[in-house]
Amino acid sequence: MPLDLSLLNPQQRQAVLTTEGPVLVLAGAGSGKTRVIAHRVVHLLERGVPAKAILAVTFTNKAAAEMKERIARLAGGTPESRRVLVSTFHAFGVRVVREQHGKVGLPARFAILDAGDQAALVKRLLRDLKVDDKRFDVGRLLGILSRLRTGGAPGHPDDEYELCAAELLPKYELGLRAMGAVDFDDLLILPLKLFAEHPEALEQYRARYRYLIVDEYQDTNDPQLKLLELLAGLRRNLCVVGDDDQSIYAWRGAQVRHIQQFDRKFPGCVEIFLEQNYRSNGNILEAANAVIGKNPGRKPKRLWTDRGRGPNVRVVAAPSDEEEAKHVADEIIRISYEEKIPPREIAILYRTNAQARPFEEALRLAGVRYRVVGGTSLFDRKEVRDLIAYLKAALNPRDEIALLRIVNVPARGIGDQTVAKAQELTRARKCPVWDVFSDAPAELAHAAGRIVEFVALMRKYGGRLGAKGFSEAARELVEEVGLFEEARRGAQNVAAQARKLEAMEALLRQLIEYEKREEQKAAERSLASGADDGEPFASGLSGYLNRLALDSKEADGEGGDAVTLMTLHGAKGLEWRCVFLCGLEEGLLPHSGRGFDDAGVEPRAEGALNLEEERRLCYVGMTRARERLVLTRAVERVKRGKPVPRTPSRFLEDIPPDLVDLIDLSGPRPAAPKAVQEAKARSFFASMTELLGDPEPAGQAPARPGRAPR
DNA sequence: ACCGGTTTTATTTTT
DNA sequence: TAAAACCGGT
Repeated sequence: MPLDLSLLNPQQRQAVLTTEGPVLVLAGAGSGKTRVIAHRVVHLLERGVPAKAILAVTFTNKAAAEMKERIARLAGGTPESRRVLVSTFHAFGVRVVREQHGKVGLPARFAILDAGDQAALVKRLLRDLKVDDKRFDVGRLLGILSRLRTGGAPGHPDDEYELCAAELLPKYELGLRAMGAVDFDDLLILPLKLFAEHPEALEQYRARYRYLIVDEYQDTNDPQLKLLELLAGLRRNLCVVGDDDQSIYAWRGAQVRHIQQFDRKFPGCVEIFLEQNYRSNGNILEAANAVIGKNPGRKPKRLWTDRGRGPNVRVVAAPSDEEEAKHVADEIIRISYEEKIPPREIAILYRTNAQARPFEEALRLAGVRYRVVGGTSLFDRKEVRDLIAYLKAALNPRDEIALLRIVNVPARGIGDQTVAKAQELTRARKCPVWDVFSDAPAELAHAAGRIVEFVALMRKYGGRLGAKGFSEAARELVEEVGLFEEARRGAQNVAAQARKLEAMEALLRQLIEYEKREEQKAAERSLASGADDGEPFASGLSGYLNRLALDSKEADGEGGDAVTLMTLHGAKGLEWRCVFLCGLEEGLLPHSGRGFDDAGVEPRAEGALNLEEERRLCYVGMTRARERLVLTRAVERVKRGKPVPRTPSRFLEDIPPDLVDLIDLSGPRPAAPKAVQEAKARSFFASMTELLGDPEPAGQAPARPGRAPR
């Protein structure tokens, strides 16, 4: 059945039908841009463009998965529609690097370093340079390295960080190559290098992907733009969709000017404005417009809606962060009773992950189901990282970061002395540490015996982890090495102990599931005639690890009906009927980068307090709400143990007072309304029932909080 | 080399 | 406040 375009507005329709040449779609918040992209893809398919010729790029893997689903649904679930390539820039990079690994000097199974691994590498390089690694903030160095490598603006040339990073740069890249590993930037840089050095490879990709669509274009960085230019070639079938008002990744190299100057890069492009908002009530939209309106240099847009005004925006001042959280919890209960808004339609948004704590506590106390997205995930836990390092090291002993991380965990008598000696030999012979371990253990004095054992261990599992049954091998490895005991020993109390063990178990379970799924897919594929190249990642454990680096904390399990807690960055592209935007205080939103102890303003020389971007962040948060928006702040906030007075965010002053209901919670807290009390009592009984082992209560809000275990 | 207790230090956002 | 870094005794 043919695609029905009659439900689109004229601008949306134009964006769908203009299939040839460069197109810029400026899509305001809630203007139906995902819808437009999906329709555009399906329209292309109907015009006879083969699915394999379409590449749609999204910003996150989650967005990619949703887009795929949406396209398939819109196309009536045809197999052809599922062959459209929807991926992130980085996942696309993995695909290219994997397909062409020989030409970029990488093994077929390369590792992808995450931020922690990168930091470990830089620390090691600093030590090699005999620079005091305490004088430099490694994270900041990594930021500069990234800018240097991706061709960002040069910093001040005699800044000591710039100098240090410049000296580090070649060693860093050599280190990566020696390990057969890449970092995030490499996934963009290496394809660019490949295309520059091997024009025939570029031609191959140009011929393959004839229609390009990019979502969240305002968040692209320079290498990403270059990649698009190269792929688009003379054909220039490039459609970019985005909103300059929602550019919130400048700190990662994103350039708003890409979207603002698209017409200069692609002259003759068609420019389409989507200005009708289908998401938010009038009051919410007007308040958001008032906040964003203060930014200079925007693409002129006037978002409008034909929905009603809805209730006023609520602005709440709580005496403390704790009270702020309690109030939100109470309101959630009240709203879900009075207005029948289910938890899954409610979100609590904040600027920093650290703000989640009090909310978690208050919600747990109130018996509201919730789910924290992002933040410290399973994979940031030390014990899990150790486990992963074991897997990486056994699979690829050249991965020194992983190898050195676990060589003495749990303690097996290979201490700092021995490791330092080995690294010395490494430098002298210009060979990987692994070779020293495996070929010349005798030179490592009395630890020699231990080393031999360790090498044997790695060899024993290296093969098994690279083959079928790797999830089983992983468990055996963990048991043989004694990682469970190690975790148990390192825990302060019983609860922490249990958490550690559970985290490791969760990872092992995930491995089992991953392997099972992969086997299923392989079976299906061998049945279907066309042996497909659709798989961008390597197979087996190494594919899992690759995915992990790019994917890590995208919660894919829905985890039931729960209130969502996440950062503003995480919230982009999502929407809820009711949104609590919290911590509207100077120094927090707008965030001021460094010490905002008292007054909150201590501007730093570089990059601190990007007010325009903070404003956009606030705008993004506000426009997530469909029906109801609540902005909260605390008069006093506990920071680092001690309470600190806070001043209201300047963004609050930008909202016209007639759109606002002001609520001041200073003074004693009034008794909770009846509905709240009832709900609390209910959830208390529910949790009792649960404790006593009865089957899951049928009512809503059992008291167990849910942290999405992806 | 290892262990336990003590001190310091860090706090943005993430592919 | 909590986790990481550090120190000194075994």
